[in-house]
Parts: sequence; structure tokens; C-alpha cells
Amino acid sequence: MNVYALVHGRILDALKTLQAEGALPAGLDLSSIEVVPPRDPAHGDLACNAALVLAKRANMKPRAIAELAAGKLRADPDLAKLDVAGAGFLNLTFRPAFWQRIVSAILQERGAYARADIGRCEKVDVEYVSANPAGPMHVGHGRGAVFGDALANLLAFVGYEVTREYYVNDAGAQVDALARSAFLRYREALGEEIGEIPAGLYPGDYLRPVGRALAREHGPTLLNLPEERRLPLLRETAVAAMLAIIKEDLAALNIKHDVIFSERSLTEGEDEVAETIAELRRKGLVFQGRLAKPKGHDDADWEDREQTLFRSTAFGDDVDRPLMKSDGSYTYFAADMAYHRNKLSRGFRHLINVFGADHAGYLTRVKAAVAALSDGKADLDIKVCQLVRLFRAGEPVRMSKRAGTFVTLRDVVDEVGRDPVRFMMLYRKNDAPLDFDLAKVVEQSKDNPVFYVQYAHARAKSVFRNVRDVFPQMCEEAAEVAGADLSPLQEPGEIELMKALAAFPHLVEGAARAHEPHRLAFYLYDLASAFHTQWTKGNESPHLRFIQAHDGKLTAARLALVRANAQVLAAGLAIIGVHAPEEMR
RNA sequence: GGUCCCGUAGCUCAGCUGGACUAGAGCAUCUGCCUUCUAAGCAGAGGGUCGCAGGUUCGAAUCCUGCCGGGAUCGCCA
Repeated sequence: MNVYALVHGRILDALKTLQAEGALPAGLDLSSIEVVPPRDPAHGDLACNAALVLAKRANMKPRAIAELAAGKLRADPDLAKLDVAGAGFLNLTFRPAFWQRIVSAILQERGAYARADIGRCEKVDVEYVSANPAGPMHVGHGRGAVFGDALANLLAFVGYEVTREYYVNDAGAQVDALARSAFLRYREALGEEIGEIPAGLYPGDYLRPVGRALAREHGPTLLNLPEERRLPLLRETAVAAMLAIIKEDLAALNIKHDVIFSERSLTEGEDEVAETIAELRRKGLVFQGRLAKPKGHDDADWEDREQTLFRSTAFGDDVDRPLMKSDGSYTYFAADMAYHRNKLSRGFRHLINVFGADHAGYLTRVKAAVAALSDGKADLDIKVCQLVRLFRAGEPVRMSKRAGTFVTLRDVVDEVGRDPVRFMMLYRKNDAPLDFDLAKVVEQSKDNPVFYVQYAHARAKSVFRNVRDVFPQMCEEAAEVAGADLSPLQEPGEIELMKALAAFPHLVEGAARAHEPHRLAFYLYDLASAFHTQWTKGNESPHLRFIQAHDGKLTAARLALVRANAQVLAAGLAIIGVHAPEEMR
């Protein structure tokens, strides 16, 4: 049950009645009428802008429309108060019984509460992480990983058929560098003194096990192989090993993709990149041309030459993009176009890519590619996650690959745990930079939002542990609780809590439409706050405690509220992938 | 130089994609609340010309334009 949708419907009905009676013009566009909680509580529980939106379309004064609508709505028995305020806002205040029914609905619907069907089972592909298989993931990757995973959860929750996808860049020069680095480690494992790892190769220790494995399996035979025969084998071994590390890193965050898509597979067998270029050529979007030398940074290697270009400027890009390198191989972008064409061929019309900040400049051309390849029939949303800066108790964590002080994602997860990492990565809008403090996120205090939210859930659960001594029959699953008469819930703090619970479906829907899972984290913080507030009031005023030993009816009603609260906290935490603990001691 | 992102209280950030004369949280500062359903919490106070200047609108932190400041990126890396 979604209160906002419910009230929205009632207001639309009132407006339609007015139209039928001739008080309002027929054929009015009733879209963009919104029901929202007003910022100022003095403006009631919910406010509606219908009169302001319709004024111009109906050629009437907003207040006149508002008064007409109010006349119809006043008969609503759920309303305690209905004001026409300001320029023509409808301010609605509801009776407690209205909010109490929401609590009943939450308990009945259980895990289905706030689920929606805005996805209508349509397929959506969420591509996230897509880190190069060149080593362990860093913290920045982790942000994209958590963001993408939570977004995928959220979209699944509102009725999309979600595919979680990882694009492995297992082609190109970087992979060759990885293979050569692994070869050095192989020689090292055979007892050779390899000295310093040359610049351009990967110096990390994580390649040592790869070298040892190669030595175990092949002995010295690889040494005498010509490089063109050795390299493919090294590539495959090294990429597989790196991918295994990355998958473990992701598993530590409870992240698992449905599809791991290999860039190399695009050109093995059928050359999908060539097919893609051919298709775009048929559409007149590929041509031979020259590019201007980029300004603003020195590029000594620049050579002016004719090359194969994709006409991305036809789709709002500021320059056309090359498809072939000077050595005749495909550019990364050409392969990526083929990859997106592949997604389209698998039936996806909704695509979402999660990028790191360093790919921000790449965004327009990918959108251009998808527009060109789908003839504008698919939508692509690209979410850019900004950088993560690591801190420890307020001090920046200095990192250097060379000095071996590089902190990986896995280091962080191992140190502070999965839940704090997941929560904090979402406790900031994706396009804002994020400061992650290793000390703060494990702190058990109200200054740590992860703890604060989890603690609210644990507290709710503790109420049910405590009630056993007084009303043994009122366990969490008991019919006495689920079916309790909720009319005793009249306290202002209780009403506030009920309103906060009622806001959840609207919040979920908005977050899903905007592709902004961070809203969940902020909502959960607010809900936890409403609960802690009511809890502490019980310390000062014993009659506000949830458990009232001499009043079973009141206790049952309050327990129903506590249970609904725990249920919504758990549901929200589940979407962002954070554990909802039973207790925290 | 081009493009993209950001610029809201001393600090860190929300602001539901245009709404109400007093723009919200948290931290920090100051003042209160433990014979306790876990005070691992709660209540209150002070603090902001929403970077600047225009424009659109009944109405702008939110949309448009131009500046200023910070970051990312700019064929042959991925």
C-alpha cells in the first residue's frame, strides 16, 4: 500500500467528479499533479499541488480550484483537517486511524510492502564494476560495485527483470603487459633473479602466485617458446587468475554478476566488432576522415592521419571517434560499441552503465553509440561514481603502489567488514566525491550511520525478547501482534513513526526511477531516527514504553508498530545489501 | 582550449528531479536527560545573501545563459 498513490487517486477522483459536474473544464491534463509530504509540518501530513498545476490549463484561479476540490474531499472520513493554503495548496491532515491502517497493511504485506511494478517485468541490464583484470580492485572500484549492486537490487524490487553484468577488458595492450609481468614472475619462480620490474609492467606481488603456478605446470618449457606462442597462454592464465581475485573481492561484498562478458569474445569466431562497424557504415555513420589535434595538452606522438571514424557528432558528441588504431587493431571504443550492440541483440531496451569518475569523458560517445545502434529505441543511463578518498580518524591514508602501501578494496573489507563498506558507499550521492573513514565506520556510536541504522533494527528485535517475560504469547509472529487493534496508537511520536513507515513505497519508487539507491540509505537513517526518538521517550515517560505490563491491548498495538518498523528497516537494508542484525552486543 | 561533474551553516552532506513568509540533517560549539524496554541513545540553542550575475515561471537551491572557483577527461590506455 502506497499512501501517496492512494491519496493521489482520491484527489484525482474528486477532480474527475468536478469535471463531470461541469465545475471544471473537461479534458484537462491531470498529469504532474503530485502528493508529497510538505517540508513544514504545519502544512499537514500531505500536500497536493493540483490547483496550481491546473490553474493555467483550466484558465481559473488556483484557489478557486482548490476550494472546489476541497469541497469534494471533505467528505473523506480519513481526513482530520483539510486546508486550502498559500497560493492554492491542498493541505491534508489525516486521523490516526488512517496511519494505523498503513501499519496493518505493512504487517500483512510483509516482504511485499513497497514492492512495485514499475518495471513490468521488462529486462534491464546493469553493467557495473568492469574493472580491468590486471590486479585486485581498489576502493574506487568498490564504490561502483556497491552502487551497481544496490541499484540492481532496487530495480528488481520494483519489478524489473535485472541482469547484472561485468565487462572484462581482456583484450588490448594492458593485458599483454599483464602477460609479460606474469612471465617475469614465472622466471622468478624458476629461480632466476629478475631485479626491478620494468616500467609499464605490473609490479604487484599478486602476480607471484601466477608465476609459481606457471612454473609448476610447465616447468621451464615456456622459456624457449617464441613470444607469439607464449603470450596467448600467459594472457589466458594471468587474466583467469586476476578474474578469480576480483570475483573473490566481489564475493567479500556479497556481489555476484549474472554475466561476465569477455571483450576478447567479441572477435573470437565471428568478428562482432567488424559487423558493428559494417552496420554503422550502412547507416552512413562510419567514414574515413581526419581529426584535429587535441588542444591543451602536449602530445608529442601526435601524427595527422586519415582514419576510420564513427560520426558521434551526429548524436551530440563534440568530436567524431576513431575505431581503428594506427596498428590496424580496433580501439577500445569500437569493441565497446560491439559490446553494446550485443546487449541490444540479447533483447535489452533498458541499459544502465556504472562508470568511475575517470570515464566521465567517455559518456557521450557511448550514448551516441547506443542511440545509433538501437535507432533510438533503447535507453542508456550512465551513472558516474566519483572518487573515494580513504581516511583513518580524519587523516588521509597515503598510498603508493611503489612503496607497497597501496590499500586495496579487500584490505578495507577485511578491516571494517562488509556492512560498513556497503552502507557508506551509498551514504553519498554517486556523483559526489566520498570520504571513507576506516576508523569512523566501525565506531559503535550515533556518529556512525551504519551502526545507527543497524542498532535501530536490533533495538526493535530486543523489544520482542523482553516482552516474553510479561506477555509470553506476544512473540513477533503472533496473531495477537499482527492482528492487533491499532487504535491505541495515538501518541505524536507513534504517529510520526507511522508516517515515516508510510513514506517507504514512495521513496523506493522515486529512488528506482532516478536510479539513485543512495536515497534508501538516507531514508533508513531518518526512519531509524524516528524509532530511536520514540524509544528514548520511554526512558523519560514510562507510559510511552512499548511494553506496558498492565495493558495487553496497548502493548500489542505498540508491538505491531515496532514489528512494522523492524520489517521496513530490514527491507530497506536488504535492498542496499546490508545485514539487519538481531542484536548488537 | 573543448566536454562532463561539483560549488548549500565552521566541517561533511541531503534537498524526493520547480512549490509555500522561518532552505534541512549530522559533526563541531553551548545547555539539559541514565534507581535504563541496550544513554552504543534522546531533547534543546546558536550558526547559511543555497559560488556570482542575469533570464524563464504564479513560484527557482532546483530549469536556461554567461562568468568565478574545484575535480575528471580530451586519437594510437582501458
